[in-house]
Amino acid sequence: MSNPIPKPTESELEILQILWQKGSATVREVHEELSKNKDSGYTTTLKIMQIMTEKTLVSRNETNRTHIYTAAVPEEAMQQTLLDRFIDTAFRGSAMKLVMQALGNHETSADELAKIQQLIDRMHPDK
Amino acid sequence: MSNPIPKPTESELEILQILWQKGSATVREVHEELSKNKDSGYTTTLKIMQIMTEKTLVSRNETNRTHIYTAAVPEEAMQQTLLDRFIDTAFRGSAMKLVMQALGNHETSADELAKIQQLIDRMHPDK
DNA sequence: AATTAATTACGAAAAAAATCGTAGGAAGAT
DNA sequence: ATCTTCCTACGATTTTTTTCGTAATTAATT
Repeated sequence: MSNPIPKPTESELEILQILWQKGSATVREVHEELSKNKDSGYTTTLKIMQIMTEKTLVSRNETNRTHIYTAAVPEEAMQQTLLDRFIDTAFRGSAMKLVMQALGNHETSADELAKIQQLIDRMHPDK
Repeated sequence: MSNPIPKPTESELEILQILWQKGSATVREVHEELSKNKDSGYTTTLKIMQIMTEKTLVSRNETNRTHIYTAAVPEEAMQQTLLDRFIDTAFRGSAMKLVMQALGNHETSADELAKIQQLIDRMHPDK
């Protein structure tokens, strides 16, 4: 079986976001990005990324002195895991409630609605 | 303005779930319920609920010795808050991605799909 | 009335997560 | 060659969250 995805903390998730977005990045790059929203020191970011390496949330290329990090888990897989847990803890297991609330309270373009429409059509048992 | 909803920790959220479900409950009742899934002591539950009182996540009736607790925040309001944050941290702000993934990976009954359909119809700009 | 059980308050310990400082080198600049 | 800058490693501190033990008090039981 595939090993279970290790649960990231809040900070770790923030870093994963950046890695997914950039594909791969150095600690410096990640830290620069993080600094836009919070302000903690460079070594803090470094430390967390080292821990993430141990947890195998990321992998890194160490051939050069400046390591290059990459997320070890695909974004979609992680999202699915987090989503499942979230539905469970925040919506008592009702994915439907969550969807309704998400749809109801966010700007949704006609285009996006069409995509959902498609998805529904594809899922619809009969009719 | 309305005061911001205080952010609950994981444990606090578990307790809120129970309170929302039961309407109101004593520490004992909450603890009994929690014990089904985890096993920590009674005073642990008590302590957390006391902290929640300070944070105004719950309120309690103290007229009797055995206090009766109630969630101070409506479930829907909290869900909205949590959902917003979750979309932000896990889905980089894309509610649509979340909805697609939630719809795609959970059993969805024709009935539920119809409800979403309705919602979409109601939202659809024109057409 | 005396004992037992249940409840709250509260401090403190334990565990988990985030933050930082410093040391040791490597790379780059002067 | 020396100095400065940048990087990693790593331990230690701080902060947050969870957990528990004990004391005081009220209610229930015998």
